[in-house]
Amino acid sequence: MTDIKTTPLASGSDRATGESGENLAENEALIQAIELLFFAYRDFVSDPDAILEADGLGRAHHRVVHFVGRNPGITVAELLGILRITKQSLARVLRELIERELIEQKTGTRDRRQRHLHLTEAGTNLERRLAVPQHARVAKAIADAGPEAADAWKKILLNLVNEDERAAVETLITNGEVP
Amino acid sequence: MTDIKTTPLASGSDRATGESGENLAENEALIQAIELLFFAYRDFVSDPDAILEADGLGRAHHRVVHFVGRNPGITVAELLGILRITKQSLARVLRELIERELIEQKTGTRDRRQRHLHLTEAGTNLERRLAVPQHARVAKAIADAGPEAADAWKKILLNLVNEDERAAVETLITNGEVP
DNA sequence: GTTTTTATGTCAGTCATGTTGACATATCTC
DNA sequence: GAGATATGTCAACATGACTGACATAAAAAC
Repeated sequence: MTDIKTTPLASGSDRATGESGENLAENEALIQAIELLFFAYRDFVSDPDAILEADGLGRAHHRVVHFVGRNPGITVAELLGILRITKQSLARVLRELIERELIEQKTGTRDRRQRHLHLTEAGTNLERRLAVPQHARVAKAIADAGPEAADAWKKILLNLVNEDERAAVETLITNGEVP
Repeated sequence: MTDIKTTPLASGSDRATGESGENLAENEALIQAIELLFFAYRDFVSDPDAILEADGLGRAHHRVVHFVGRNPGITVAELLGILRITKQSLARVLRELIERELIEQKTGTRDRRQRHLHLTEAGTNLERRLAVPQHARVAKAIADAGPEAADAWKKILLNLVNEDERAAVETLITNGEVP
């Protein structure tokens, strides 16, 4: 919120007040980028959604399966930090995944209060089934835009993340460790 | 789904089967891109969400206010096509927005069955309040990545959209018309 | 060694947003 | 006039989020 004044958009009535043509064009390009992000994300999640529905699962299960698969042994607290939901919300999803034997918990050795989460073999299969079409979509989108576009794309995405969490996100996605 | 075989990710067991180092690295970069999209989108919607909550509205209201503001006179059917929700879902959100006098309906002149949607002055104010921090975030993300990154970014986002809808999305976002 | 904090789990109730199915009304098209 | 179309509405339900309260076991602090 404090950044607002640093941008050319702070007036709050760009269209009404006389705005320079250049700012108008910039603003137009910005709106297009925002709408594109909306449409892209909508279709980005559509492939896994279709698979999940057939299994009687939801988007929430996908997120858990993804991050547990990506960070084997992750603890409940770490997962909560990534997903930014309450433990009560996570509990229901996690319980279903454990009941279906897609995820298993292992009591921590150093700290026996912790529950380290792992995908079972069935869980790994599900993770793969969900990932394949999504990977295909993103890989094709990047390839068709020219491979040099990928870095620019990722840079902007990272810049969209809250500034004070960028470093954490970066370490999380690069080495699969939870800081 | 039919695209899967055209990518290097089709095996469904990339990690288990012996995969070349290059494919592994590609796959790793892909996963990072996907996770970035998740985190970026999460924070991208967070600013408007906070404002909406104070007003007792939700993300669904934001989407309607955005697209009506962007496409004044849009019909209900066109809005349904963009949002991809059922008319019953839209009805509830729309009713609240109309009750609060943020949106008004005008009966079509050519086709009197149609309801053309417009933002009221209060609706325009809300749209502006929601847009300002979101625009600031995206503008800064793009500017900090170097302005030439913007085109690559938008290209990939468009490529993520279902192929058979890309043209429609493009016309929608470029001229604010609903095809 | 007792106290406090932490990690996790659970119960109960609520809200926002989506869904399906059925039906009503006004208006346009043939 | 008959049928198709655009919109609205009622009812029931699912998902995934939320808050608040409380329980247990284990670690950490004193």
